[in-house]
Amino acid sequence: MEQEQILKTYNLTDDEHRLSEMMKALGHPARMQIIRYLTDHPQCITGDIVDVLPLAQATVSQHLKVLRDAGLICGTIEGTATCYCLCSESVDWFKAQIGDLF
Amino acid sequence: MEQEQILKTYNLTDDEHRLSEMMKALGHPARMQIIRYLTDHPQCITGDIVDVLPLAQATVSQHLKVLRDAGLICGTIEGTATCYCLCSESVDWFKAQIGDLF
DNA sequence: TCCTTTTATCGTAAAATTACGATTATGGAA
DNA sequence: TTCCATAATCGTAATTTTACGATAAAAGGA
Repeated sequence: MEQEQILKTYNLTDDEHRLSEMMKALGHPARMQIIRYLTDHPQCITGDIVDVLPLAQATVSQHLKVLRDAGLICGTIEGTATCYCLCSESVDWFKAQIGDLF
Repeated sequence: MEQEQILKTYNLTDDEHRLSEMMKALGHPARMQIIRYLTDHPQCITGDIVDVLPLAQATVSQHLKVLRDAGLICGTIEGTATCYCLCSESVDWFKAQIGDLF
């Protein structure tokens, strides 16, 4: 479903929709584990995360994409590897929105 | 997938799993709208929520169940209606966990 | 009792997500 | 250049979620 369609159908603000997308991204155990790993290991490459998760490389890559699309993490290409870290700006925004919501 | 299996497979703590379940519940625009409505209207019945959402009664009831199962809301039967409200205890726990996670 | 109101649940079709192997693309080393 | 390492993407099967109409259940009024 298109974002514009969701906003119209469900009568959400842009912020509420973005927040919901972040929640959805965090609402899977594998992605929760990735986030926890990144908080514990501020700089790491895809391979490190693949080693920790009980999933195939392709699946982990797919989960990383979901987290990237939600804006929660960002990956910078370093040679042949990709270095991932939490996007602190988004995390701060997320926390602020939670405070507003409830 | 069973909860026990998820904990084992993904190597999450009970708290992390519960948090992930709450995130998942909030990760749908309809349920986000329900939560927002409940914060704006602390006491209301199912029918009020059905009137606000662009979804069939059965679908709304299903979404309410997801939020109930996640512990985010609770419904008390009042005669022939059900009165819903946010579970402030769970909301507080949720906010605290977010603070811990990041 | 019988009807109405209210809401949950059932059954099910359609859509989305998840997981994996295979493939592709890119950068660096030999 | 050729090979290897790293990681993203493709194609696809299996599972889960979402949405709805129909049905059930329970309380209250006529």
